[in-house]
Amino acid sequence: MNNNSTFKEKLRLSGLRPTKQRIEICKFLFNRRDTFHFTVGELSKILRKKNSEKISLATIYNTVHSFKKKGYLKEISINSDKSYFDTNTSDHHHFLDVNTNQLIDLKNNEVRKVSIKKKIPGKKIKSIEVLVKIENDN
Amino acid sequence: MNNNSTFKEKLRLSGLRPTKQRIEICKFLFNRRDTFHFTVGELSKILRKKNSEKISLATIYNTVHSFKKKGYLKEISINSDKSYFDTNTSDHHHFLDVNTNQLIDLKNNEVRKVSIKKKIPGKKIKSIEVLVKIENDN
DNA sequence: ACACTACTTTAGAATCATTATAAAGTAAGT
DNA sequence: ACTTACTTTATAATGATTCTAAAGTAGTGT
Ligand SMILES: [Mn+2]
Ligand SMILES: [Mn+2]
Ligand SMILES: [Zn+2]
Ligand SMILES: [Zn+2]
Repeated sequence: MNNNSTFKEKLRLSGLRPTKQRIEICKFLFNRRDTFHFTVGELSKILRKKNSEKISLATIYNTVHSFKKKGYLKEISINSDKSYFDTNTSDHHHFLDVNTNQLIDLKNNEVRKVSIKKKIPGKKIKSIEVLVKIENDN
Repeated sequence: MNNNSTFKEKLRLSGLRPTKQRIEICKFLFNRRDTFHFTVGELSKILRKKNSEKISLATIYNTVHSFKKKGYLKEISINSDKSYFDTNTSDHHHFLDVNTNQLIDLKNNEVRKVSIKKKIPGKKIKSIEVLVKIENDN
């Protein structure tokens, strides 16, 4: 279980000053077992309710981008309306429920290994991601 | 090879009036052998150069969305900055060159069948799409 | 404890893709 | 030709994201 002081340490080790805003965001994002998928707007609303002192939207954008750059968050493009972020930074796949717009992680062992038969000269594969759109079964 | 009158017919059959704007857009988008991936902004610029009389950006948005609704175009989300459209409306996969931001089609037989082992109760699979990010090989 | 500096937060403005509005134009049916 | 519903268009509005620049703070050294 992570507490304030371990987050402080981790932030410092990443070259990020442990401000109270960043620590709050860390506590919310990283003290969880399951993956969390979110937009910056959603995160902002949730933190607004949860916390006494508000964190400005600009700071949440800054922080989320810093965390992404440091490799603690991953950006996911499922919809061009807004950007989603993912606390699961490993290479993994997703269900997207088109009725609720909710993302669900698919562990790598829940998808048979994807093998690509085509090669592009001068290019190498960086990542392979599967998006499975699901809908109500009726 | 499609010409103006076949597009007129196809538009009418789809319940869309064959206006000169729609016919121009059809001629540009659908008279081609290979898949074309584009954003509305790009399409607008290209048509501006190609054509004598300009088509307003609003019309291009309207038309692209109509064509999508009728199933003649597919929307692809690879980047939350802007939306991409695809003249290949079949279920298929993509390479995304992260250096150039270019999309390349992967035919279904170029990707070994993706099999999903996990089921979500009450939901059924609508589509399965693979995005393979590639980068310069050096 | 104090001072200094670089980093951070913040409100508000700017940007940019996309969508909405509503007036003028046009296709199709009578 | 007349009518009507559909379409195009300029323009404004929206909304997510980024930028700006001023005020605040963490880390460092004295
Ligand atoms: Mn969309
Ligand atoms: Mn992006
Ligand atoms: Zn995920
Ligand atoms: Zn394609």
